[in-house]
Amino acid sequence: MRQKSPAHESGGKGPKRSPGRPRSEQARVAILHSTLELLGENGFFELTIEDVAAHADVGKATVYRWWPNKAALIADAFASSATRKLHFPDTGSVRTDMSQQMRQLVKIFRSRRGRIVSAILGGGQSDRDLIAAFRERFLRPRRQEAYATLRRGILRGELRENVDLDLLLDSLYGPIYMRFLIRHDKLTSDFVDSLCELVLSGAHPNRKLRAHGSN
Amino acid sequence: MRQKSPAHESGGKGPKRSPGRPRSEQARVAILHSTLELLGENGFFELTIEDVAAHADVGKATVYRWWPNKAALIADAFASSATRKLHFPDTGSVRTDMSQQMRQLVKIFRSRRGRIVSAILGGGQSDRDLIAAFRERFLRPRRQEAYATLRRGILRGELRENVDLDLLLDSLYGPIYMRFLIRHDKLTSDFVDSLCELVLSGAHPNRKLRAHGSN
Amino acid sequence: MRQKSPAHESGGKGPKRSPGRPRSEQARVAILHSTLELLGENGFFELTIEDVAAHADVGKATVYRWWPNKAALIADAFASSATRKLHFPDTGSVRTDMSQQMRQLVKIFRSRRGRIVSAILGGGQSDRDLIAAFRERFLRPRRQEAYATLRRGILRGELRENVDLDLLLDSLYGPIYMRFLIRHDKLTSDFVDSLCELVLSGAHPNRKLRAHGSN
Amino acid sequence: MRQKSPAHESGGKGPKRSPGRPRSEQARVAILHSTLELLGENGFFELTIEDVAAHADVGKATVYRWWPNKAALIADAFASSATRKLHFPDTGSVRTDMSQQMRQLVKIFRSRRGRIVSAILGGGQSDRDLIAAFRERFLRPRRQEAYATLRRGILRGELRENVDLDLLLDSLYGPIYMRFLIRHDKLTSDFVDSLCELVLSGAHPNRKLRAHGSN
DNA sequence: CAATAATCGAGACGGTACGTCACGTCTTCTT
DNA sequence: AAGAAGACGTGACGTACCGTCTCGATTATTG
Repeated sequence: MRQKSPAHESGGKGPKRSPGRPRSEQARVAILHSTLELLGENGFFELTIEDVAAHADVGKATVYRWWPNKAALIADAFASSATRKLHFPDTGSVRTDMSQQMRQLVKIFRSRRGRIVSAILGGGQSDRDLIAAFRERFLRPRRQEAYATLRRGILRGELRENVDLDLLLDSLYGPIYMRFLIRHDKLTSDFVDSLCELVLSGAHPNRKLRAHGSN
Repeated sequence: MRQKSPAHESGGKGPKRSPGRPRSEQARVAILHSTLELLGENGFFELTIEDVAAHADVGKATVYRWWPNKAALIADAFASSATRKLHFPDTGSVRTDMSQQMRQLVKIFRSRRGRIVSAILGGGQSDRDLIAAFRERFLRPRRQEAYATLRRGILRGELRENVDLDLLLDSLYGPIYMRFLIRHDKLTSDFVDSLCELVLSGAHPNRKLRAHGSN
Repeated sequence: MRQKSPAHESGGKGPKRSPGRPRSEQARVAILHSTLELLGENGFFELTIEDVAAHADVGKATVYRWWPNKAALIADAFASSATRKLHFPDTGSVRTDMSQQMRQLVKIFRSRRGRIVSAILGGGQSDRDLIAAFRERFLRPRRQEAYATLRRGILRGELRENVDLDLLLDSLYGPIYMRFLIRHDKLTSDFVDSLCELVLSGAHPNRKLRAHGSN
Repeated sequence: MRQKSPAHESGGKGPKRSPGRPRSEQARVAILHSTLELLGENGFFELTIEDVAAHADVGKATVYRWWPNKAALIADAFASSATRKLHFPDTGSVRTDMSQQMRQLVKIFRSRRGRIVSAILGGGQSDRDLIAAFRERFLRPRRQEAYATLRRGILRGELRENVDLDLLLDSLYGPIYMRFLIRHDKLTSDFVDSLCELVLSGAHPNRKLRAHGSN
């Protein structure tokens, strides 16, 4: 922040602009960036609105004017941050499609952005709005793509027809989230591959559905 | 708290008691219990040391005398709380052994104690000591038993000999933790059963290890 | 406190107001009054900043924002309190001028405000800023007037020309402060009169300066 | 403290010793000395019982067993400290007798012990027992001697017969205490001499008692 | 072009919890 | 019975942020 705004986009038709000074886009962006930056340095609780405002060179009230609380701010900041590189390829093999995307996810989890995700998931344990924002803005969009990828696998005969897609996806991603959050073991690309191998082979059509307890 | 202690355990030999008034066992227990109780009502951040002390009828300084921070207190309180009912049975079937224990875990996660676990895992995202305490005092002991259970399965020919036990366990528990923490889907006993079915079938000996990319 | 401030003094030219919410005059005054009130009830050490803030219906931080410590607060409160009725008359007689002012001082010392003075002088023994504040804001201004009064007496021939004004003033006021602080004897108007009589007669011109040791 | 007591005087007759371990003289002395030492470093409020006990290598409870509060401890410590060199000479001249003793007092006030006196007088402003202890154990004994000195002066015709001794003493010592406590001016031997000169000349028989306002 | 209106920064406000310190009391073992 | 050691409940300390509230200044639309 801290500079004269030459903005003045005023793009033609506009849906009825209200009078008064318009919201400063610079402030909005600076706040969201500062939030992400500070969140990457520390965790959820260490992040203070006071720091965000100071770091963004913005009045504290400007933050509160647009975001009701810390969780909403973080959720917004996270959502606004570009999350490229997480699309699913279509290589003709479910296993390859999934493992490539999962490798990218792991790469993100291990990067600076991972700290932000962990802050959101951590803070979300005591703020249901925050965890909801994570689900809606991060998890669900990717789930939709994942469904499509898996359905392609079913059509190709790589997966059982009656497989529970949600179960399958949680079996694939759950171990990653677990290792990411509990940090009890390494979160590597090899782990991702082995994980895909193990879980997807469990969903392979060859394998007949075994009755409970029998073999 | 708040009562005269007739304690005087003085159990025989004793390893050379240090001078001075001994630490109050009543205070210790009252603090840990209050911590768990208050943690069950709210989350990590809502828990204040001030409340814990007041609820335990104890001086704030007594809390700080023995625990350096909130995380250490919570970790201790959690560790001290009885975690019964999480032992692995030995029914002769890996799938049954695992699914029974996992059902118990899910039951705990869905109970009052679940709030405490979520507070620990949530708070642990910004306090490495807290998450470490969870690993050491909760996760690891159960992992040891789980290894034994899985090894019995290997010996019985229910699992591949070369299966990666850590991968297998994370594949079984990861989805549970994920649903518990992200709350995007139901965490039921049926889910546990399907999960076991899916993952353990992927580790079944009949299934030949497929070379990467092939079928 | 706790009410909307319609203040808005805005007195004309103004020396360039600094940005931000202006300091609350209500809070300032409420704090100083509470300080004096509580100081009158107890002593220096019994006075707590916490009580002052609560009594003034003000946040504790507001007190600390403007006064670095208890001593500074007390000094300010004392200085701000109107100290009327301590001016020196000009009756044509030094003795009358002095004794009238001294009687007023004694009356103050014996009043509620006396407790405050004793708190300042007592606390000042372990805080040099506090005692300095007393000197600068209370003692010195009155000394200036006293000098003038004594000089008038010199001009009128009531006092020796070469009399040491500081010595004379300390001889007049010292006994009052001593009885006030040590409380070993009564602090009455009669005492003041006798004191003036004794000391001023020692400064009378008739009395020739005696060589040391002679008579 | 902190050493094995080889004392064990057990000197025969004794007036009925009570059973149990006798009070430790070492502890008593160490506590009083530590009190004086620490009081000399800081003021009344900075002195903590905790520091005294630690410095004397003594249990805190031992202090509280024998002294009900800080003021009593300080009063005792001060009284126990040798106050030599404050006796009044008998030179045949009141002025010399007084000024010599007053010079000694000033020397004490300006020494390390002065800090202790100021701590007592300062603390005494919010503790009436402390100021009372100062009066009884320090001031009064010396006053008794002073009375004798002044009476000798009266008998010798150096002072008026009807002079108010208390007024005279306060006029002599008050200025010293005032300068000592308020520190607004130098406290020197010359000051003492001039003070004696001024005040005692006011009590000289030659000077006739002037009616109020007249000359 | 003024009036109106909503924003901006700055920063003070009343609060709450923090983590520390000393209080004066107590409980233990030792002398 | 007194000693030292040291833990206890209490309560004030001074700090850090909370979320709210004035301020003057800025930037737009509206009359």
